[in-house]
Amino acid sequence: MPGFKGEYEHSVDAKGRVAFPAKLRKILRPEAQENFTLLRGLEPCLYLYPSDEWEKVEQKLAGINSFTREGRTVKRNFLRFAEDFSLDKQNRIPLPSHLMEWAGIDKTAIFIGSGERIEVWSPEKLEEVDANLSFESYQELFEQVMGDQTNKAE
Amino acid sequence: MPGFKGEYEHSVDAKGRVAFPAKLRKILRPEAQENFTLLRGLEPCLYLYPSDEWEKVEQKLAGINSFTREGRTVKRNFLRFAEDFSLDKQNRIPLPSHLMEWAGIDKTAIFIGSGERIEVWSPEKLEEVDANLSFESYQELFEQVMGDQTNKAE
DNA sequence: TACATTGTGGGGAGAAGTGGGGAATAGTGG
DNA sequence: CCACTATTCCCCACTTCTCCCCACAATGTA
Repeated sequence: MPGFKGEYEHSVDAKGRVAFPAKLRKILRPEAQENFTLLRGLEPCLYLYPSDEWEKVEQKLAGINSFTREGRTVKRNFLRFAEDFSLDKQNRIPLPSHLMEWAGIDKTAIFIGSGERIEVWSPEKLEEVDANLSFESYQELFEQVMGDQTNKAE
Repeated sequence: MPGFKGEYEHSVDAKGRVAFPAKLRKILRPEAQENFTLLRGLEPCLYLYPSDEWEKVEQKLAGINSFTREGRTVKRNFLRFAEDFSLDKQNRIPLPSHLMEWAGIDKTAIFIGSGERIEVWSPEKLEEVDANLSFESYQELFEQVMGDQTNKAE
C-alpha cells in the first residue's frame, strides 16, 4: 500500500473548507475513503489520518486503563483535540475554527503527504520551521535516521 | 467501533439542561442510544457513560469484595453519586443540581470525548487543569501513544 | 476545439442548539 | 383524602450552523 507524499497548497474559503488534494485522494484505500480524523500535531500543524490508519491509534488508546491518573490524562488530552470528518461532495474538508486558530491557518493551507498520515500547515509556520533547517543539517538528520534504520534491519 | 473524541462547549439553560453534542451522538451504538449514567468523576468533572459502557463498569464493581472495608468504601462512594438519564426529544441531558454544584458547572458545560466515556467540565476547572499541561507534555503524551505504533510499523 | 477533472465560491434546505410555556407527575403538609 | 407546590418532560418557536447542491473558473487531456 502506497503512502502519502507530495506538497499541495489550497485556499481556505470563508466557511473554513479546503479542497482535499486529488492526488492524495487517489492514494486512499477504499475502506477509509472519505473518512478522516484531524487533530493537533506535534509541530504547530494538524495531522490528518485516514480512518483505517486512525483505527490503529484508537485500538492502542482503548488498551489504556482509565482508572489510573496517567491513563485518564493521556486519553483526555490526546482525544480532546481530535475530531472525525468526511469529505463533502466536492471533496473538501471542513476545518473547525479552534484547530485553524491553533495551527495559525487563515486563508491558505498546505498539505504535506507524510507516509501514513497527512500534515496540514499554515504557510507562515512552515516557513519558520524551514528557516531553522539548513540543507546541511537536513543531510545530517537524514543520514542519522536512515542510517540507524538500515543498521537495525541488518 | 470508534470512541468518543473532541471537545464541545454548550450552554446550560435555567432548567439545568444541556444539549448533547451531535457529533458524539453519532458515535453512540444503537443498543445504548439515549441512555446514560452520569456520576462524579475522579477529577473535578462529571463522567457520562453510555449505558453499554456503563455495564462494563458495573461488572467491574461487581467483582469487588464487599467484605473488606476498602471494597465497601469504593462501591458506596462510587455509586452514591451516580444516576441514570435519557436524552429528551431535543437531545438534551438534564444535569441534577447537586452534580452541577459539585463540578462547578454554572452556565456553560464542556464535553470532552475520552474514548469509552465522556467528561463534562466547567470552563474554570478545565482551565485550572490545563495550566498544568504544557505543549511539551502534550508532545510527550503524543509520543507515548503514537510513538510505539510507528516503531511497530517498521 | 471539445471535454473532463479539479479547485473555488455562495445560496438555501435542513439539522443542531437555545429558550420558554404548559400539561402531567410526584412530593409535602394539612 | 385533598389542596398546594415543585419537578419533570413534552411541545413549540427562534436562531445559528452544517452541509448539500448549483455554478463557474482554471487546468489538463484527447
